[in-house]
Amino acid sequence: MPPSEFKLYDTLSRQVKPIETAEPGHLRFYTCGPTVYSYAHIGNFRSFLAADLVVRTARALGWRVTWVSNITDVGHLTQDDVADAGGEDRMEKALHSKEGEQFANVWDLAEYYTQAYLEDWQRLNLTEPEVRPRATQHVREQILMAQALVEKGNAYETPTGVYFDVESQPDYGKLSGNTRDKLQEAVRDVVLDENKRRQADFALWKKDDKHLMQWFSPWGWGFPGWHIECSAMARAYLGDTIDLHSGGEDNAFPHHECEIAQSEAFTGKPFSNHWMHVRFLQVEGEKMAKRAGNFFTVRDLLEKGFDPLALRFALMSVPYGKPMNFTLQLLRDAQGHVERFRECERRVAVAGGSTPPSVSPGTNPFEDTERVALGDELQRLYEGALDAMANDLNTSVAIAKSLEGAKAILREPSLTPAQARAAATYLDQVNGLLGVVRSEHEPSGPPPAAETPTVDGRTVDAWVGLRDEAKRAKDYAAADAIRARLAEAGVELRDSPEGTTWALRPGG
RNA sequence: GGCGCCGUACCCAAGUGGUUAAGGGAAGGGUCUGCAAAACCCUCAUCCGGCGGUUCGAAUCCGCCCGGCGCCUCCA
Repeated sequence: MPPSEFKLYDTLSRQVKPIETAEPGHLRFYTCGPTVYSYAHIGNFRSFLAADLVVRTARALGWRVTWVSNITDVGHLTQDDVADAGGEDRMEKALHSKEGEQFANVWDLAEYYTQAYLEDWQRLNLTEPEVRPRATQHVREQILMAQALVEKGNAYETPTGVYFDVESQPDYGKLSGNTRDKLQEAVRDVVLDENKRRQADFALWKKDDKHLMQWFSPWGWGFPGWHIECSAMARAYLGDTIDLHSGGEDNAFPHHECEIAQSEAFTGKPFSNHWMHVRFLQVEGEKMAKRAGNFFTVRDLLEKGFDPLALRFALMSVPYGKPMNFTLQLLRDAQGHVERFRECERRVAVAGGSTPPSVSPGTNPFEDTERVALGDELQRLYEGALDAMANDLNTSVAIAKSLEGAKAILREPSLTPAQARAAATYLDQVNGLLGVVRSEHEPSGPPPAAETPTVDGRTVDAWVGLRDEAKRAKDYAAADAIRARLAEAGVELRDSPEGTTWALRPGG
């Protein structure tokens, strides 16, 4: 029996509670995507992965999911609500950095990093959202929303822009706890902008006819504020009230708080019924921050020879709601787990391929009992994994169950056709839920040669062939020399009765 | 000052009132193997940061203490 509820911690009500969809069995879900001014790092992807797991779990429960995740391809200021003079545009800053010199303008830069983001997304085997709106393609909606908020008295124009008046929304602060009165006693020293009525007021529109990305508005040339884009795009694709909204924990304030204020002022309805925030991860015990420069991108780790699915596996080994310490050791462990699933697939293929599916050799009652036992056990384990996921995305438990299933499959010296079918079903189910068995975007196996220039698959195969000949001739010295040589290149050999396979030993 | 999280074996980590405290890694032993590796099997916390309390019963609830951490307008 699949669980009937999907429980998630809700930041707004500060409790774990079932997701309630406005339309039964249909989840409308919005995830804040990245600002594409550089490569996204693994911390970003921990957040997107958590969202992907929400989608996979919901679908495993039989729900329909409409998932929207934006791409912020417009700059915004590094100090968003501080005096305009103090802000520096993130895109512009990136363009003037060393890596940015290769781009002709901010539009090219944004496009380049958008493509890189989508590549990494696929490599981590993330589900493709139904819609990926780009902020620059929805400026019109953003202007209209800002205009309406001015008309309703929730926003006002100043010489530098259009600002949302937080006093007009009495429950401003309900998500983060940074209510209006508490914000006033904030200990942070903030630059005062005399154009704003209150320091906490945030920009819906910035007037700037020198900005590298600018649009024409009722207030002249300029660009939209950061928070308004998500309000506009979420509403455009998912309606006035969405079921679930996710993002990194830093998004809770100010971004999501401001989204709530704008959207609820605009529609008069709740913006999102459920809020999910993913905790930051640390790397080797240290905080990962762009300024500190100690962050890994997805491509950094793949270049070290790690399997993309192993990275995915490692990133979900600690539930999203807890801070996680990402280590290379964790990634090495994950590599082993992914290979274990591959071994399961290989054995299923061997068992399934050698016997016609119509023939059922269930003549041995003992063997038949064993078959039923394995199928039942796998089914029980999969349901355990789904249960865990439906309980606030408990990935630690889901992973444990999935590995127990792999263990059960590998325990069988050879699979009967019926067992192979049960195993294949199990692997499909686990892959649908967790996405760690095989990628939907590229064939399984070692990373392509382009990413590991020191190892050429065909050369390795040739050496393996030579070693086999040496072994058959009982020339073990030669065989071991080849094995040693391949080991130096990071290739690990695995002999089995069916022949020799090899895998890259990552981390070099 | 505000909001929030965590302290479980050598390491990561699940567990949220009641059978023998999941799972993984490491380690030790074994099977297999020409030898290895991989795979598989076995072993590996009478105990859950400390002290009180509630309860027939707590790692799990409450209080206090000790220790670690995140966010609070660059960040997912």
